[in-house]
This record gives sequence, structure tokens and C-alpha cells, in this order.
Amino acid sequence: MSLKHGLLGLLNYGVMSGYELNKAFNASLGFFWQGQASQIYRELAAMERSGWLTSERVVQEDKPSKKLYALTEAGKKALAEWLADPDGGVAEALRVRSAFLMRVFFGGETPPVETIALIRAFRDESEKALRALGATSASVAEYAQTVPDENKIKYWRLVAKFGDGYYRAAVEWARKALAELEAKL
Amino acid sequence: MSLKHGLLGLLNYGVMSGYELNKAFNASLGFFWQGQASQIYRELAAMERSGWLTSERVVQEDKPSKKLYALTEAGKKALAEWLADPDGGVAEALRVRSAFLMRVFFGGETPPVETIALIRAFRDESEKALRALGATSASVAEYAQTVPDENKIKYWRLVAKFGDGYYRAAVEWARKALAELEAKL
DNA sequence: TTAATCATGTAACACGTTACATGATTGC
DNA sequence: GCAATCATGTAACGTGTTACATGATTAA
Repeated sequence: MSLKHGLLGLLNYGVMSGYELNKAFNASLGFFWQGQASQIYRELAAMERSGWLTSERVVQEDKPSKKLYALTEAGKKALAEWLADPDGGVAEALRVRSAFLMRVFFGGETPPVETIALIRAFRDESEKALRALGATSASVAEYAQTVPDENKIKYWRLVAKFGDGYYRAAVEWARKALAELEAKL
Repeated sequence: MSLKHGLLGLLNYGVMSGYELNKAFNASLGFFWQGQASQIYRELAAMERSGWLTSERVVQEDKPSKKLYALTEAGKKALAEWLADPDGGVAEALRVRSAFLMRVFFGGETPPVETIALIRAFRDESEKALRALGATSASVAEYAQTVPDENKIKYWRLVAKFGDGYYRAAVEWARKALAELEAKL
């Protein structure tokens, strides 16, 4: 799975604590992968057990002590192998899993207004997501100016563009669906 | 979760065996929800335990005997409640989970050709999915002619259109991304 | 003769989610 | 005075995946 590999990728940029990893994960990889804090701690413990990481406890004044994780050679190797995997999860990438679409599928079993209300909520959420992504992209663009590591940022922008296209498609679908359903009321 | 509710929805159309449910599930709900056969059997057993279903063993000649599942009143109620839920999983519907995008995100850590190869594979898969969906839509259209239960089919088509928009967005994204990356080689 | 279809499942493991616990410090 | 931030985790449960087992029949 990829929570592990996301953590490896982040730790490759530098030593971090579990708490910092959780924040970094949500801020950067959060769009296409989500993990609860508790899960991240569990994975970190597992990764340390399998020799990918070492941890060092750092005692702080005025704050709880933290554990800094660092990649080992084995961890770097695991990351490199994942990056070099020619398969790269392409097949699963297109898979949709949506209770919402399932609900729409069974729309014929309920009064139309209920499904319409649901699709309206979906449209609103999609528009919100689109706006939020715009804000993220703006902050990436800003970051790009100060630290012009163009090589990395290029790929970050690609991922953001995927999100943009996805949310746009969602909004467009919802609008058309609503126009169709509302016309028949 | 929704595997349960998908099964309830299918059983609402008529009595079926686990094997038939698995096939029906993959054929109709498979686009937006996937379940292994073994998981379906497990869920059916759990649903029977909680009183949503009853099962009857049917002995067949020349074929292994099967178990036919039927909705109980409690099962119908559970389905109705799920259908009436005003939330309907809208928030989670937009969530993306993609190891592929994570891999692209870290594209700066590998030679560009590797990421390009990956995105090409993704583009090919997306085009394939789009074609496959076209075939599905055609068979739905055909089915619509013979059994013109327009009310149900309307919603099926809506779901198919979502898939169409999604795959199209994927193909478009991949093409643009490739054009950008290949130009800099 | 090999694979696919029919039909059911068990077992084990992997991953995701939710609730809870601790306890000091800082900002509204 | 209350909520948020910092920082770590445990426990339990829910869901998803993979491998395996059985065994007859039918089509390429």
C-alpha cells in the first residue's frame, strides 16, 4: 500500500516527527491519499520494525517530547523500488468507489426530489472543492517563486491539474443531471 | 458501508443467490463499487444474522446446490432508510485515493522517462475504460428498448454519464501532461 | 486436456476508522 | 474559562484482499 510510501517520500526530504508527518501528509498528499493520525503512528511503528526507519526521542521544554524519524538505507531502497515500479498502480487509479453514485443508481426507488437534493449537495461540494484547490494551487505558485525547484514543482502542478479536471467534471455532470431531473418535475 | 446496501438494492428486484448477486453486482454496480465474491458471501451471512435477509437452500441437479436470499421487512426498512438518508455519502464521493497520483507527485525523484511511461499507461487505461463504458451504455440503451422502465433507466444513464465525464477528464489530463513532459525531453 | 462456469465458503492478513487517554501551553 | 495546538499512542472494530478448498459439468 501507499501510505507507507508516501511517508517514505516525505521523510526523504528530511527528518520529521509523526506529528509533522501527519500535517505534511494532509497538506501535500492529502488530496489523493488520506490517513488518520493514529494510522500514521501505527505505520511508522511497523516501518521501524521492518528496518526502513530509525527513530530518536527528542525531549522538549514546554512541549511534549517527540520522536524524530529518519530513513535508513533499507528505507531508501524501498522508496526507490516503489518509484521504479513500472506498474505504479495505474489500473486501480481509475477505480471509482462511491456510495453517492450507488444511491443515484437506485434513484428510481425514491421520490425524485430526494435524489435532486442529493445531487445539489454534491454539486455544492464539488464547487467548494474546486475553489479550495484553486487556493492550494495559488499557494504552490507562490512557493514556486521563493524556492524555484522547478523540477519538483512541475509534478505537483500536474497532480493539482488532475484534481482540477476531476472536480470540473463533477460540477459539470451535476449541473447537467439537475437540469435534466428538474425539467421533469 | 455500502456493499450491504447495494446487495439490499439488488435483492429488492428479486430473490437471488450469492453467486448471482456477485455477477449482478459486477455488471451493474461494479463501476462505482467493487466486492470480491468472498466478501459478498461474508456480508450476506452478516446481513442474515442481523435479520435483513432469509435464505433458502435449493438443491439442483447437475449443478451445486445454491442458497436463495430474500429481503425481510427489516431488510426493506434498512434499504429505505439508506435511500432516505439526506447525507448520502456526498462528502466522501469526491475523495480521490490514488497511488498513481502519489507516484506522479514524487516524479521529480526519478528520471522523467519513467513518469512519462507511467502516464502513458494511465492514458491507455483511461481510453480503454472509456471504450468499455461506451459498450455498457449501448447495452443499457438496448435494454431500455425492451424493458422501457424509463424511471429506473434514467438514473442508470446518469451514473454512466458520470463515468464518461470522469474517464474523459482522465484522458484529457494525461494527454496534456504528456505533451508538457515530452516537450522537455 | 485445459480452462471456464457453477456455487459455496474459510482463514488469515492488511488496511482504514473511531473512540479514547494523557497533559502542559497558548491565544481568544 | 474554553478551545486549540503540540505530541504520542492503544484498543476495538469494520472493511477489503488474497489464497485456498471442493467438485461436477461443459465448451474450445
